[in-house]
Amino acid sequence: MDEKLHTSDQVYVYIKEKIHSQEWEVGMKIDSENKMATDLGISRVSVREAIEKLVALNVLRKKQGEGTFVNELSPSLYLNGLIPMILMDKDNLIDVLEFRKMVEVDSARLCAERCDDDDIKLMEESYGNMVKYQNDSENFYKADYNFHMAIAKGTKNSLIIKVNSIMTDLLMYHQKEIYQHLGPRGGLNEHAVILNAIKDRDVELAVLYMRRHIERTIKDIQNMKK
Amino acid sequence: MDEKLHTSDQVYVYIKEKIHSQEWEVGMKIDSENKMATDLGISRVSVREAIEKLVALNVLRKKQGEGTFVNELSPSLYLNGLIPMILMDKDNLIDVLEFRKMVEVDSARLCAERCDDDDIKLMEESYGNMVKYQNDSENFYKADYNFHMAIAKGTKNSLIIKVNSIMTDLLMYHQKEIYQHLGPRGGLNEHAVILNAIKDRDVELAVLYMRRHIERTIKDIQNMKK
DNA sequence: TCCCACTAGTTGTATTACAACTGTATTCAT
DNA sequence: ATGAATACAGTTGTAATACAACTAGTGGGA
Repeated sequence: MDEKLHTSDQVYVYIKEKIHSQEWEVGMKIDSENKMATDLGISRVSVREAIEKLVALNVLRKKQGEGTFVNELSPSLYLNGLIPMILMDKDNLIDVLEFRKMVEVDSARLCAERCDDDDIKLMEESYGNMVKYQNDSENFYKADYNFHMAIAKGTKNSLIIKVNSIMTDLLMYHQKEIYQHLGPRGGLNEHAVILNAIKDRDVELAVLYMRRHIERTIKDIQNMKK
Repeated sequence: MDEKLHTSDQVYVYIKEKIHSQEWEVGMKIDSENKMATDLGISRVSVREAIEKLVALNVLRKKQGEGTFVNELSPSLYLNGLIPMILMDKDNLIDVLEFRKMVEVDSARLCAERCDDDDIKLMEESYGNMVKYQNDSENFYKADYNFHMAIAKGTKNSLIIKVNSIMTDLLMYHQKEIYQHLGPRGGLNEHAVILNAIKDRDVELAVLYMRRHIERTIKDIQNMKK
């Protein structure tokens, strides 16, 4: 139970507290490395290491000669640079897909309950693009992505939105592969019925169609993997 | 356009390449900071900064006096990156609770379908501790935590397990005092029926009881906030 | 008014030194 | 010979100092 906290870890917590308490708000320049070092009575090295970690996590942003700033946190930025390192074996992929199913199905439910006209407009737009780009897998994929993100947005739950986007990024590599092999196919109609159910505020149908859609996707991927 | 790469960033790429090319495999000890510094003809500071970043991203793991090692990269570890982002965002507690409900309810479903005898043993153990420590809120909370973690474990999905623990950490960070104020109370019976449903492999009942349990918890927390 | 050099402040890198810790080899007492 | 204490070499952690690289702003001169 004796958690040994190194100096740099203490600074890490220190900065995190400052940001969390909104003393240092988004976009604001934080104390200089020298100031923190003297304030906390430690060396600049330790301060730098803590900052370096937070930069890696996209919480902070540094500019040489200028200072260090608090980032706004967008999940997509968050993952950049790491994706090439992911080596997902099949087991892990299934875990991700299963988890995605949970999130997406519940997203459909909440979205049907709460989404506003703007959200529906986004979904319709994305669906329109899917129709338009049936033979352009690159743009089709983008439209598909936007469709699901619009649903996530309709849940009005910030966590769901973030998790959704992370899941998508995680699956991106495989997804591209998939579209190249499978093409748009039956996906179009599945999206249409989901969209209609949400527009009708029919929660049960939205859930049902989304479940089928994801389950079909999962099946396709699993078949492809063989 | 011309990305200006600092020395530490070059080391960052250097290490990443070594790992990606499997020259440094999972679990292996990588070169010491001094060796890399002399090899690359740069200062140890720059090497450390790169390593620090990769540690923050859970790619590397350091042990003082021993060395630096390559971590396994599973999607669940990957989600660790979510924590600082969520903590620093001005998320509202409701979003977290709602998301937790989604995850926990589906966990109950999957657990009832898949858990083995060891998982059930863990749940029974935790439940036994909850009974035992009804008047010791500290230990009661631990037992409660273990009960829910055992269910997550029973899903056999690494992502669910990780997300579950993250949710718990998040709630603790925000509302450490909640559980002390609420005390054991009615939670005992709710856990009992969930446990029995899972043991009976009654998926529908497990889902139903878990949903009620979480919804009651959320209500309690919301009432407390007033 | 515009331009340019200067300056103070900040991050980036290097160097050196030592502290804290770990695993292994060595030594010493039994 | 054996086991325990010790010493040692290697590694990460922290500190102090110095200077390089860069930025925004200042102020003076044309």
